[in-house]
Amino acid sequence: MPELPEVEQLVVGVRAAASGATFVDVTFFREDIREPLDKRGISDVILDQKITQVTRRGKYMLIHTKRGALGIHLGMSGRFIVDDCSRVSRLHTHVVFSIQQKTGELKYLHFVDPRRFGRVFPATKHEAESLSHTYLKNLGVEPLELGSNLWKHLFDQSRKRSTAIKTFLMDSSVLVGVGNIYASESLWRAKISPLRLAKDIDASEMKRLAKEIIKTLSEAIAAGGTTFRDYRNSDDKPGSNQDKLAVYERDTKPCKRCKAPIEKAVQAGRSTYFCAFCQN
DNA sequence: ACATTGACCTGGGAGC
DNA sequence: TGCTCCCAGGTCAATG
Repeated sequence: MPELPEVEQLVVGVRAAASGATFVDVTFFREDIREPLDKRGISDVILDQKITQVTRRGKYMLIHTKRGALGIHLGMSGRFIVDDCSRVSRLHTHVVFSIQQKTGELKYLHFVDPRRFGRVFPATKHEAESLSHTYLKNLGVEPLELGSNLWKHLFDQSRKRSTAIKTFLMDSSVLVGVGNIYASESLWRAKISPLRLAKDIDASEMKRLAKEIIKTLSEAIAAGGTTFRDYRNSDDKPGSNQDKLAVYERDTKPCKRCKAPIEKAVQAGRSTYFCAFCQN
C-alpha cells in the first residue's frame, strides 16, 4: 500500500509529534497480525523510554529509543495515526502507544490495519543502528539518497536479470520504496515499456529511468503521498498525489502524452499500467 | 542465484 | 437488497 513517499510523510508526522517524547504505555488489542506481536519485546524496548529519533528505511519506520527501536510496516492497508485521544474509535485498531511529550501533553499512536499485512516489531539497539534486523538487512539502496549514482547501481544490478524491468524495480533487495504505483509511473515518464527485460535496458535509458524515479518519488512526497484507498498520513488525512498520476488505474483512458489508450497488463501477479504507443 | 506463484487478510465495487 | 467474484500502495516462503 504505502510506498516510499507515503512512509516518508508518515515519518515526518510522527517525528514532529514524538521526538523527545516518552513512551508511557502500550495496549495490544490484537496479537495475530502478520507476525504475532512480540508484546514482551516491544514493551522492553519502548516503555519508559525517551524517543531519540524517528527514521525510515525503505517502507519501514523506526522509532528509536536508547534500548533499540520500534519497527512499523504498514503492509497494504495499515495506518499509524497520532491522536489526542486514546479511545479506540476505528475498526481494526491493533495497538495503541501512549506517549508523553516534552510539554507533558499525552498523545496516542494508533496502529490500525484491516488486512493485517503490516508489522509492529522490536529491534535491539544493535539491530536498529546497523540495520541488521532480519527485516532490514536485505534491503537495497535508498533511491533518494543515491541521487545521481542511482542509475549506475540499477544498471549494474540488472545486467543478468531476465525479469521485466517493472518487476526488477519492485525488487526490494535492489531498490527500496518503489511499489506498484511508482514503478508504473516512473516507467511512463521515462518512456520505457514495463514489459522489457531489465538486462536489455541500456545505460542511457537507465539514466533516464533513475532520474524519473527520483522525480516521481520527490513530487509524490511534496503532494503528501498518493491515496487510492487506504493510505492516510499521521493526521489521518489522505494525500493528493493521486490527481497527478499518469497511468496507474487509468487503463482505457487517453495517455497524457500521446492520447493512445492506456493499457493494463499483469506482471508477477500485479497490475501494470502503461502506454504501448509512447513507451518503448 | 534467479524467476514464478501462492499465501497471508478484509473491504469495496462490479455484475447479476 | 443481497449474493458472488474479483481486485487492492507488500512481503515472503516454497518451488522449479
